[in-house]
Amino acid sequence: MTDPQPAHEIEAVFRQKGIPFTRQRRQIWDFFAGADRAATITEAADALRGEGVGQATVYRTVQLLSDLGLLARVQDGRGEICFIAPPIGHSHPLICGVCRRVVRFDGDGDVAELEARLAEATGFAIYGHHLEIYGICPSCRAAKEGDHGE
Amino acid sequence: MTDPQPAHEIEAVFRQKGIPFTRQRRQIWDFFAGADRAATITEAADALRGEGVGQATVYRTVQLLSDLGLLARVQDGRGEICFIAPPIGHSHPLICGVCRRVVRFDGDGDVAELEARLAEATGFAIYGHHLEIYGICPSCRAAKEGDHGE
DNA sequence: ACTCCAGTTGAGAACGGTTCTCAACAGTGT
DNA sequence: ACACTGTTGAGAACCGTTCTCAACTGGAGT
Repeated sequence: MTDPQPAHEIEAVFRQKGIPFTRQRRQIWDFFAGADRAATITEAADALRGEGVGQATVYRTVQLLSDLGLLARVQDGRGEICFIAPPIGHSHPLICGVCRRVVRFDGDGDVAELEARLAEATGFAIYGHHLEIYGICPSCRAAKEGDHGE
Repeated sequence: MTDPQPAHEIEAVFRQKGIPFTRQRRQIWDFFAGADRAATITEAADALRGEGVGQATVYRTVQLLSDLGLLARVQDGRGEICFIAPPIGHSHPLICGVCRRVVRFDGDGDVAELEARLAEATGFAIYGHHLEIYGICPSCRAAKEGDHGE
């Protein structure tokens, strides 16, 4: 539905802010953008270790990308912290609890109404929300049935 | 709106499953149930250290309470992992980003419709969701204005 | 009451993910 | 070529979490 931003668009975001878009940052971005599943920082560091990217750099860059709003933090089925790209345009993730594949959707219309009701009822000044939906994707469902028909 | 379960109701849940409800478990439950804000495990361990509860026990008990569905894990405004009680009856938290005060609400009606649409559109078998809303509570808003009128 | 026993607890060690330190390096402008 | 600013990588340090194991607790049976 929403495809990852190609690296050159991300580069534009960096340039616009005067932040260097280095080789390592590109590699880290490509790792997350190229995966269609949520990935942990550890997985990124492991994958990029052989390609001359240190783990400190992976941590720093993931932090940086998150701050820029180019990477979103989510939890997988077991509560592990993962990251996905791109969250641009404020969509929400539907995450497969088995393979961590992510489908993004726009659910803001539904939440906005709820938020308005809550703001009125509680007096809170609402500034954000976090919505994730968990399911099992079609291919994992198929695999599961073929496996042991649970 | 929803008040914390008194300890004797929690004890009933434990007894029903044949799990001992020890002094330490009661103290840890009381800590979270007595707070109207989300609290971290570290905070609980610090608070209970002087009362003869070891930190390993705090970790184990929070895990246990979470498994029993008596404690819910949320994130505060800075992404820190906190816990709140009680999530019973599947409500969602509205969290103050400043003081971490939590107001619970039932937003399942809104999410259920969205989930149905998603299930149809994607073929996922949806089994759960995670919804948190962030705001600033009335008293923190007041304090902020009195402070420096930002 | 006494004993037995399974489960729980606490202190401290161990572990592992994250952050910090600092010297080497890369990129940009002069 | 040079200086300057910010980035990088290796490894140490840090700190939250889990593990280990001996002591303890509470309940069941005698």
